[in-house]
Amino acid sequence: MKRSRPAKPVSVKDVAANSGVSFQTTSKVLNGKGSVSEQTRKRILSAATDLGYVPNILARSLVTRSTQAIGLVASNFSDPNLSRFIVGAEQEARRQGHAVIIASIEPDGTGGHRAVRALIERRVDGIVLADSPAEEDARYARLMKHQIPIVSLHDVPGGGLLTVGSDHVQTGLLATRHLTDLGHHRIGTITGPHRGRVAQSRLRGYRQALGEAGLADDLTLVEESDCQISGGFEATRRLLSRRPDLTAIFAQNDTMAIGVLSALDTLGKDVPEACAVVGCDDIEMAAYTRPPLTTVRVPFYETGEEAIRLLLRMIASGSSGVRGTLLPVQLIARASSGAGLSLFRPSK
Amino acid sequence: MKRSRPAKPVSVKDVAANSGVSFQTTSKVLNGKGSVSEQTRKRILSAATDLGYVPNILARSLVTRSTQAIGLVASNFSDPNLSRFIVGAEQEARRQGHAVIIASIEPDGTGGHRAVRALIERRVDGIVLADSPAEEDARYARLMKHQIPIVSLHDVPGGGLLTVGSDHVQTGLLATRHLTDLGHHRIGTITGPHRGRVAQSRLRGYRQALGEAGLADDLTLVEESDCQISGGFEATRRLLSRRPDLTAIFAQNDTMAIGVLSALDTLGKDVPEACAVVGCDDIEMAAYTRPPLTTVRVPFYETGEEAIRLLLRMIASGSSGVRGTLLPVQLIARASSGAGLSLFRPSK
DNA sequence: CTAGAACGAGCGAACGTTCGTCCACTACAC
DNA sequence: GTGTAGTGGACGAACGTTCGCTCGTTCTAG
Repeated sequence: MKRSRPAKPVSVKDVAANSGVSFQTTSKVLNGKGSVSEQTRKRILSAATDLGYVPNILARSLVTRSTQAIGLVASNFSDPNLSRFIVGAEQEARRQGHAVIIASIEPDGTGGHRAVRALIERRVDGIVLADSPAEEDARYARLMKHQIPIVSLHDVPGGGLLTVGSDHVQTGLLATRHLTDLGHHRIGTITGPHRGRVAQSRLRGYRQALGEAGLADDLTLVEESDCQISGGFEATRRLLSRRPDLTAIFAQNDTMAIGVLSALDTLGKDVPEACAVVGCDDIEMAAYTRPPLTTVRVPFYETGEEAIRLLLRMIASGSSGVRGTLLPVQLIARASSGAGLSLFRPSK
Repeated sequence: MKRSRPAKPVSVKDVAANSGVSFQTTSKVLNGKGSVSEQTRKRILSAATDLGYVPNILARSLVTRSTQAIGLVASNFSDPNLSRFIVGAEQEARRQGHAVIIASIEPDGTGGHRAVRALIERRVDGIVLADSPAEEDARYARLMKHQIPIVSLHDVPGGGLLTVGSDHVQTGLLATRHLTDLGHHRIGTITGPHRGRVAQSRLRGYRQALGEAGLADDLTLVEESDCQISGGFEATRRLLSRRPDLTAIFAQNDTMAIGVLSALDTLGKDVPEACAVVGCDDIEMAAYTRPPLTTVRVPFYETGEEAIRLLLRMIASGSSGVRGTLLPVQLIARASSGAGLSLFRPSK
């Protein structure tokens, strides 16, 4: 009745006062615990809806020592791959009744340390790390002593963190083998930054496929780039000025592959006739480039879901006995490799 | 000294015990308030770092009634435009010391109501709504009585919410006027879902430009779609089968424009010679399509920043006296309209 | 009839903070 | 010597919950 001006949100005590019971009993009813008579139950429940009661999760968390919230540190929310990962993670978290607090790092790759600390201050139950620069940041290790469950998309030095993801060696292998199977002998590749573990693994798969086909593994075939469209564009021009004889390019991610297609267009090279192109990741765009892009599907959405499942399992079990997962990848043949319209089937 | 097993996080009381003062004094030192002698100050500070003290923001929020967190409801985190908006919002929020809790809605567009409630349960200081289906959801109005500051990217019925964004009429106007300036007379358009306010405004701009140029405003020129690449693809085929005489298409967002380019390619129509294409939004991809896409730049990143600034201003001022903002848009001429390589300058 | 179970509800304590008030002391001018 | 500032720090209370214990009543079985 005598509310003060700033409309202080109604608490369980207000509900209790309105239904003539103790606030503890009210709490029990609202959580469906304890035994309460049907009559007072209804009285409390209707008082709660009348007053528009909304529980305060902060207060609850304080006593239960669980926030039902997980933190998500990501290097770049607008990267299409990471986006899919985040969507998968968020949806799985929601299904399991958890909120997601996001924390981004600086564009220059720093600040992951700060982000993790901010999340710990908010007492998240666990953290998902999708922060590639973290691979080089030793300060993460210091945070680990806080004993908070963490699942990471990348390896972190000294962390011993649980990782999720897909088999990147296999990814590079499938993409490159697809090209050797089609009879290509001079296959260049454009990688992400070499310091990244993912780039290293994909490169290893590329080399393995070359080896299987009895092809020489030549350093002039490899060009490093930055995972941006523009980076793929420029790397293609560098690569082709060094090796104009290439008949195929394996771009180690679809975003760069778009730059590759664009560069080949400006150079007057038809795809796939003059130069075949294979990408990686299978972003939505890949099916709509000109020509449509052959690529290896990496299940980022599912990886996000899996990250949350693992994390929640760690939380439930006290971080013990949970093993990381490696999700399978799959070749998607389209026109950019000259195989999309044929009866070509990837050799598993 | 006598810690129990599960490594309960160290609290301000632990720090106090380790430095021989009351925990309230410790709290003051840690927050730089009150007057404390330099000697005990140092003692407390070093005890805090020794013990690895991390403040519990939950407890703080409980008493200060402010979580320094804002909620972000988005319909689709992997949409490139929304991604940019979210990045802008997150970065601005972080700069101002606020965390961001994300909440997505169901793929079918429902659940915005549930998301907002979940955020209120977590007592966020304010909410940013980037949820287009909300425009039709009357239940949002019910939540408004909770008096939480909200800034929305879209109009919400009965909400009277503060909105941010850009001038969508102007967007449609600039894009279409660009085409009429180039001499096109038969200009089709592919819109987003008609129930959306954004689509309506852009369509109005389109019609206004046609009017300015003395062109008839024909219903057969308008095709509704779904903002997906595939939707743009199919809409183009429908549109051209009805009106094969079109010389230009204005796609009301870049994602659909990619589908338009792809469809024109399959139909054997050269862009821009046989059919010019103009998009909207200026996603990163737009500069790398074949041919590069003429579009209208919509400042989503800046809109995200502005949303947070407005929200924080509302929170600080008790929601009074804050006005929404409209950010300017800008034509980006590229090759898909046949103007990119010329000396063409957009009027205005 | 009575012992004990089962039920319904109350109550104190705790979670980790912040905030305002109060107290004890030192120091200084009168 | 007393009065008055000022300083350093203690302390109680509150924020909104959950949890476990206690206690009185009613029901049921012996």
